[in-house]
Amino acid sequence: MRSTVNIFDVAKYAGVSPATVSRVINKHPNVRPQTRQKVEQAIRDLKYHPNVSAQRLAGGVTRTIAVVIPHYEGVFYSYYAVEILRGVGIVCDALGLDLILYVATREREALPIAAGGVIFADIISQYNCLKNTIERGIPTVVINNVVDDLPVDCFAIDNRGGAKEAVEYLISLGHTKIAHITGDLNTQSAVDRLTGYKEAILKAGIELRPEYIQEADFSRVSARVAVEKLLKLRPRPTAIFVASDEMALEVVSVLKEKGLNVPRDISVVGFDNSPSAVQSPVPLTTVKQPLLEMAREAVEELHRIIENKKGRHIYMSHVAPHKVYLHTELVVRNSCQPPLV
Amino acid sequence: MRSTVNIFDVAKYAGVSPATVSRVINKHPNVRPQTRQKVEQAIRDLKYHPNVSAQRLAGGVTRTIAVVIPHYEGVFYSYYAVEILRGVGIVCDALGLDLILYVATREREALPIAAGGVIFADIISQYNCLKNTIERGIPTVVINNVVDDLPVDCFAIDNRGGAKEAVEYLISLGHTKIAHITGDLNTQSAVDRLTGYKEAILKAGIELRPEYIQEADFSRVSARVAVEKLLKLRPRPTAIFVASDEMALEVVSVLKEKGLNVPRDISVVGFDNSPSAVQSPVPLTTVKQPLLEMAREAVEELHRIIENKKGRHIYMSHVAPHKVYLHTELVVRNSCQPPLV
DNA sequence: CTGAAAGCGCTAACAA
DNA sequence: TTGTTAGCGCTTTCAG
Repeated sequence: MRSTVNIFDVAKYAGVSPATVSRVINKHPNVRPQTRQKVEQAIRDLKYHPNVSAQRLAGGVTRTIAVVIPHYEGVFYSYYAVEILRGVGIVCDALGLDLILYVATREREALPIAAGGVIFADIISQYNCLKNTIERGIPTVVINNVVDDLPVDCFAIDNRGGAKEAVEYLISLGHTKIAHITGDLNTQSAVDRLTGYKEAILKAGIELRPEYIQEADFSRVSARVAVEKLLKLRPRPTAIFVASDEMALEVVSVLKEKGLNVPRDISVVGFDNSPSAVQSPVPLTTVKQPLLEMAREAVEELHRIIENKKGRHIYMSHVAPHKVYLHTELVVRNSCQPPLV
Repeated sequence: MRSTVNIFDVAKYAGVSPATVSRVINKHPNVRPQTRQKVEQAIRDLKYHPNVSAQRLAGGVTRTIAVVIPHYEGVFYSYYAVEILRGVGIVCDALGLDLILYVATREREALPIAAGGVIFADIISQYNCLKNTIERGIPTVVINNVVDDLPVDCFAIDNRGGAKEAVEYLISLGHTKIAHITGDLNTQSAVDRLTGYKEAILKAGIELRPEYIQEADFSRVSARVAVEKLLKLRPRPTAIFVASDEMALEVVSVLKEKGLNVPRDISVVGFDNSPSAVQSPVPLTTVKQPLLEMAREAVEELHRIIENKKGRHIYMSHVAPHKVYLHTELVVRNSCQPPLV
């Protein structure tokens, strides 16, 4: 029945107590080097592996954090999600943490968490799950969304500021007929980018034309439809701020199909600074998000929370949760120029 | 110290024993509906969540499987890896299993496994880890690689057969000057595709010219270098079988840059049937891999092993492990035609 | 520096 | 149908 070798076996083999074996495993300082060696040898000889569940149950350390990502169609295709994953992966590696990626396939109320802490990336319809996790006292951090009504640390991109900067750049070039193709407005980021666009326009004293704002949903087809509508308008926009590079690339192709030149006839700015933005025939001016940075900060914070909790055995709920917005950066390439007179 | 509500709290609250609560949680049939309701109410009232570690430790079911993928640069960009993940995700969903994605950041000897079983996807430098997992008696399945010297079920694509079929198609069109751009030959799949190419050539009685075989590594740049070499050869190949769609697409662009038309001047066949193969200016004839199917079979098999183990409490090592090769399918599109005379 | 013993939360016989 | 009880494997005071 008991098939695997456990800590008692190792203890017996090494002629010590289980407690000592445990100390060796957990790298406690108070073990005589000689004893340590004996134990390590025993572990090797017996091919012993600590039982993670038991370790956890007994209140030991868990060098594991989980990342929850929603399983929307195409998560893994998005430059975005993948970049975050990479960032998390890199930091975990540096911190010696094991990483569990938890793909939230269906909406669920609770997570069968077996990790020391969890990062919620891109919460879409995972609100309850998040709330639940926080209530259970599991160290939690949110990435890419700011949840105001929950006591949790959040790390997000300053989408509003990034959008504003992009549009202001267009304005500085002399554009006034600036259109915007939005992302999926169910998304916080799309809404924020739209807000940034409006702010920049208004701040410059330019008239805000509703027909210059075309709603899309981050997909290429939606961008195509949007730009076609835009082209029919008079006066025709001389610049378009597009809510994602993916869509911006589609915009560029459509424009090309219609015999329009980017940037001569119409300037285009994207958002994401995705790799394809560089490879495109017209290298795209776009907004770069500090995704890796965001992931890094999130993991580090989570790690801190976990360590803290371990030390005090209370969750420091009295500390006001951070709501961090990370700044974007405008990457100027070749898709913009002053409008023709 | 004991902050979370446990099974005893629930039992007391509902006026039953912990065992009964456990039965309710695990959906055992022998519980009076009335009792069940009381317990469920208690669980809800107290916001109780079973402790996964304790469940596992006590020998209960684990409705969780892990997928181990190597963290090579760009895993998440590969259509391939993502597709497998999707397949696994879908089946897990159907089976009601929770899915843990384990990204093997660094090579490690053992996995801190907290799952009922594990799927190794695309073992690259994870051999020891795999071996170790098997030795520990953890239900294991390998996907996309066939490991002959380990007693483990393997599900892989018939790369050799797929490549052979692709080249035979080219031959049937009348080509004899057929080149091949290989993938990363550290990879089993690339080697197998090369083998398939050679077999088809030889079987047709065509001379095998070493210079027609250019080694690349699945990256676009390597493909570019490879075609350029190929184009300098005399007689110039009239068809190229490329080991991946990604590379094939690059080949098409290079050819176009050189003023050559695909398929008129040179026919091109890819491998993967990735989405970009369709979207490309010249829709690519390619080899479709049953990735979802592969994932499905693997998960189902793993599930079977887990259930079996649970029932008998012995690992059925006497059953010869399956080594399954799944058949590919040639998808004919517009990148090939008979050679010009 | 090391050992003995008391749990961590849950499940699974075995009784009742 | 339900309760009692003995672990699962490990960590961690507390003694020594």
